[in-house]
Amino acid sequence: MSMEEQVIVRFPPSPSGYLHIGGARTAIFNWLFAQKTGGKFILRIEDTDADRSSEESVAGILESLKWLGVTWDEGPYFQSQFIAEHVAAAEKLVKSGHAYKCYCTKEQLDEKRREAKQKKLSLQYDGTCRNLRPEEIEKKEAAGTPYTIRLKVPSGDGFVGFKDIVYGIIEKKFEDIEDFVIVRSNGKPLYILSNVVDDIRDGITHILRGQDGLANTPKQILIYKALGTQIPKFAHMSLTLDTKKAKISKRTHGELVAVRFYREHGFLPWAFVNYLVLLGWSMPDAKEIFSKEELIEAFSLEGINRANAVFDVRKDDPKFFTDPKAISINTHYLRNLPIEEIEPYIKTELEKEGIWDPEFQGSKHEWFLRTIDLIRTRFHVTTDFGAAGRCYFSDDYLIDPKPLKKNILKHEGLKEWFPLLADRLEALEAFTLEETERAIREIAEELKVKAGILINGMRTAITGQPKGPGIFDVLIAIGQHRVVERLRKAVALFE
RNA sequence: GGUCCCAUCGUCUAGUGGUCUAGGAUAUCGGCCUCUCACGCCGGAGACACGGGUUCAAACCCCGUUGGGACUACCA
Repeated sequence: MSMEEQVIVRFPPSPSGYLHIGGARTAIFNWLFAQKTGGKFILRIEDTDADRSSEESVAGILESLKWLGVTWDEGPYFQSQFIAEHVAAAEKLVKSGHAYKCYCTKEQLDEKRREAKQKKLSLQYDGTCRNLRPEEIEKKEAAGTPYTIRLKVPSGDGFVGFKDIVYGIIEKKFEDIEDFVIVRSNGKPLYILSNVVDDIRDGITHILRGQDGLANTPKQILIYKALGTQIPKFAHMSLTLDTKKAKISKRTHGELVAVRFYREHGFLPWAFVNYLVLLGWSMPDAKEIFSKEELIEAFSLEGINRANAVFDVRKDDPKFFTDPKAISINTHYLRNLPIEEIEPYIKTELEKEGIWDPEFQGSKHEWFLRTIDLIRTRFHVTTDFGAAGRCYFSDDYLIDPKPLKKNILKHEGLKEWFPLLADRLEALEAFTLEETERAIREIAEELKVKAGILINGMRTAITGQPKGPGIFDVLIAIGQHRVVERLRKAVALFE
């Protein structure tokens, strides 16, 4: 592959907050495309809006990208360092006659727009300064009148057109595009210009971005043409909407759409990437779970859907804290990945809970892995290991009041039976699945109670939970000594 | 207001004129399993927005309507 043919893509977030799922999705698609084609992925921070940009935000975005496993080959570059270049490009356009200075003030423009709106006329700039006579310009210049720079959109019946890889042929008539501002009266360039100039400098070959950029593309193409440079290929992707069909945004959705929210709530990074990729992209064969290698292999721009996708997060849903499909994919990975791969995430979780024991990776390592394997089949997120799974890793666990009432307090007899169970289990020489089961069923028969009563009572006492793995597995996992201890302590629950 | 984009089960989607009484995933409901809860297995319900064309034949092509979205700033 020659240099000219190498794919170069970029992800240009503006650092005005955390990375949200829409941005993450765009980054992932760009990254995948670069991986797939052996191309280059550039990260560029568009920080020219100083008021809204912050270093914390940059750090947060990088952190989220790293967590997702989205790696970049170049950058991060900072747009603010190239402002002079952007302005120079605009000046070049003025010299070449592709742009002109506009001396209209903001107030004048607002007034014109207001009137036009009232008369239901076009809100476009009327081109006053485009048609200024040389002597008028001289006068304004001599007076030092502040000016903006506007691109001179070709006049006439023509149109700008391009073939979007996802949306197909898009055409826009010149008359529908106004002479838009590319440099402010304070000398600062506008995004639409900076973005193009940066893309030219970075040699971007494919612009893969959200569909919200679609309507601005004809304007940008006009800039490329005026600058006389090659026009990159465009591929716009569908947007991510909320359940009310509105574009998701930090403002209205807050933490719920932040990548870090999913990190904090126990998502495995790759599971989250896998879910995000499925929002607006698919394979004809309906495959949905992909390893990283498989996804890179399978990915193609042709699989991108044109219709917007809804991120099905149901706020206040007691059962799902986010899109059920996202959870189900995470669950899938949590249950099926080799334990060693999820081990680090569980360690992090237990450390967060303050119940990490270094021996889990030392003398208790075997046990640790086995226990994870035992309990993970009914967990959905890694935080479950520190919550419902807490009783396996720490003796300091809570007894859920509901099962306490239903499985323990309701059966007065357990007050006597717990110590008995403790004694008999303590006496077992082989604390195995078979032996514990035999012992417990024996006691049930002696006592003439249903084994289920004993079992559920024990489960609640030993794990604090109303549910969990088979009780005998639980006993083995927690261990003879701790089981006996917990059963004896359970008598106090009746007080 | 103007310009543009979009439209298949609740949600994510397959589908590019006949093989669609529309497939998968997830969610949901029922059953089996069972010490609980999951898993697993089996089964159920659930969609082509509407109206016109074109065609022997339309979810697929065209037009319109409706609905949704984006863009439209001296924000990025």
